[in-house]
Amino acid sequence: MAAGDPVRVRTAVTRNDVARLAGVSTAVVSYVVNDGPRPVAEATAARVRDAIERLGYRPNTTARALAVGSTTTIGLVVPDSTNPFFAEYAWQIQRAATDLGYAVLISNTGFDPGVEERSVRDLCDRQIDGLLIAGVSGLRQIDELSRQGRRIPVVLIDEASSRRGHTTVGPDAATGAERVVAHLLHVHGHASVAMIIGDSADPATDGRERGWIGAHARAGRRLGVVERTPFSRQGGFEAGLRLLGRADRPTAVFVSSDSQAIGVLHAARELGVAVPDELAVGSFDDSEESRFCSPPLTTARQPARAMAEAAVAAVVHGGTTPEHLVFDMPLVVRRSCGCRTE
Amino acid sequence: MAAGDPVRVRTAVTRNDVARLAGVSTAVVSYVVNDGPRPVAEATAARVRDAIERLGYRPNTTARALAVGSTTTIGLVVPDSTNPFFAEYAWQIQRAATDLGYAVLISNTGFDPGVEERSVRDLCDRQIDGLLIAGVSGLRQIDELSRQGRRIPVVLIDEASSRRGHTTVGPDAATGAERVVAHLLHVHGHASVAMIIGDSADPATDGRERGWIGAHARAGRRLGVVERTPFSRQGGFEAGLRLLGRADRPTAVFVSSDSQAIGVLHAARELGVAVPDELAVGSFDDSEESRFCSPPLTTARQPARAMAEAAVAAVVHGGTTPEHLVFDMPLVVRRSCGCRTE
DNA sequence: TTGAAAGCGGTACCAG
DNA sequence: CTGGTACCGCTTTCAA
Repeated sequence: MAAGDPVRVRTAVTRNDVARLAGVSTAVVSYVVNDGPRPVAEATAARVRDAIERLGYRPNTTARALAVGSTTTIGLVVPDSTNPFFAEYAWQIQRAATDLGYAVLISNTGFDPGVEERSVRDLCDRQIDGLLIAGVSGLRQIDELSRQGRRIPVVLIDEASSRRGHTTVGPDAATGAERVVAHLLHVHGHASVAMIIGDSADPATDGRERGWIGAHARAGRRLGVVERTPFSRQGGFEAGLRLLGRADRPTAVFVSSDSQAIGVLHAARELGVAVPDELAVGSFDDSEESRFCSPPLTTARQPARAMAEAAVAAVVHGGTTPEHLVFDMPLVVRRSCGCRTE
Repeated sequence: MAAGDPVRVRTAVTRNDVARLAGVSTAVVSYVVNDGPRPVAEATAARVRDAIERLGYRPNTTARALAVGSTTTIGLVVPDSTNPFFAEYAWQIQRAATDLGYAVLISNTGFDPGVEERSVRDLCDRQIDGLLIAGVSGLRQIDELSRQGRRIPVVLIDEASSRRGHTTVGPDAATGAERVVAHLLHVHGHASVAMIIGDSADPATDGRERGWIGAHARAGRRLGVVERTPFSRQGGFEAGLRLLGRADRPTAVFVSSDSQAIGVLHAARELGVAVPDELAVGSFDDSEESRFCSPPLTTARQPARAMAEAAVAAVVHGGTTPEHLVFDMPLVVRRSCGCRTE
């Protein structure tokens, strides 16, 4: 290496190189790359394009982000992307975001509020343009974080009801739950149905619980027992064991998520109780897993794709006024309830 | 608002504000924030910290990235994060990355090479510090993309064997597969075992296929039939239907992933074929789903966490020489093979 | 120990 | 239509 050589060994080609090669100013390069904001003579533009091509120039997104104040990146924080429903939801979100030119930074909290807060802080520091968060625990702090500096829009996904001051998207969980419980009650004639629900669900706001109660009320039945357990297969398994170990073992149960229901099915199998004959089960989510388990689950369907698209759109057009975007949950009947369909 | 007020309505607080309030230069603010590269008198540092506190100052990661040339972000591209194994792998990767101060940008290709290339290009444009990619199809283009400008390290994850010039991490798939096939052959006495494998797997390099072949060879048995099908529950289901529809229906099958095995189990159920009595199944992955399905799967375990940590470490210390990091796959025996364990 | 200032790679306003 | 140039917010060298 000659004495006078610059230290920089091998750096990316920048708009300076392009400008030099094309014999124009850097401004012009910018104009042609972004097709604006000023017009460029066709001949000049062609020269620039040619230079870009020859040099293999790629604009530096980081630099652009700094200049324009937008990273075209959104943050996604979920409790557990391993849960089949969240896995699908996250996938649809990533997809929708990509379609709009956004990348997504994903973060798992594992249901830990401390982790949640750290994640959000980190994401905000990274100048994301918007935040999608599922199963918020520390909404207050998150608001604070997202508001310092350039206020970044946050939309609460997987939210059963509206939260003041926030745009939220979620299924009409109450109706969905009510549908499956009513199905168990009325078409299969159970006297009442038990419920297994996530221990992180807030009874006051959780639509599933309200729907379960509503179905019983409307039918004039006494509520079944309820078991609270983590939102996981293992959680469902343990709750299932408890439920099936009771003296007054229920004949039907509504489980608040597919992943828990999978656990319940497993518990029933271990204990030798037949589903649906001895225990009918209704579930919530309609993740792909619910179609393939044994027996396939009768469940209320969360339209993940539509919700994902709505959530991404809402956060990207971040100015919009707070609103609650609700999605209907169709009942999908399979065999875990006792039906012979499918 | 007074007439001379700046237009800028409400912008984030920057190190300028901090510097002003603390009565120091911006350089000093930087020194105390980063604890270097120059020392700062304790008294001064205290003033700065105080100003930071009062102003609620948070450094702008984008600006920092531009200045230092590192985004502390890595890219992760996978075919399908909805597949339970990838879901877990991705989760572990995100976790490991977070521990090292990195964020992860995730992208799904859906097994589409075009999407893969676009994703990688986008990620590189975003100046990621490293790329983790599973199931590469267009390695050549990816190399090219990752090398223009500042060469970003790419490590191939979920790779069964080493790829020239690349550091790769993956399980010892051949041994893992061989273990499950041998188990079926020897402890359960099947004459031979069929195989269901992903249609995107390359027979030449895919360890699972080699292991399956090896087990038969070592036992002096004739190979069973093979079905190729997509890496998904649905794919497994369809292959299962085909396999079980054959005149010479196999008595045992090795399936190349848990998600496909779940599909096979479903197919068997639909056809009234008892597992494991009429069809023994061995699988590959040991994702959580395999513990909860019916019957629970005997499978070769991919140590997702260890692989994730190794992959992240490798990509972060991106200078290291290419190497293949192999992880042993223990056999986990459950009931789908015919064992009574667990 | 501290500060001034030159970048990092783009954007976009203001003049010409 | 095009060029010069002042930022965007932070890092880091160099001089004081």
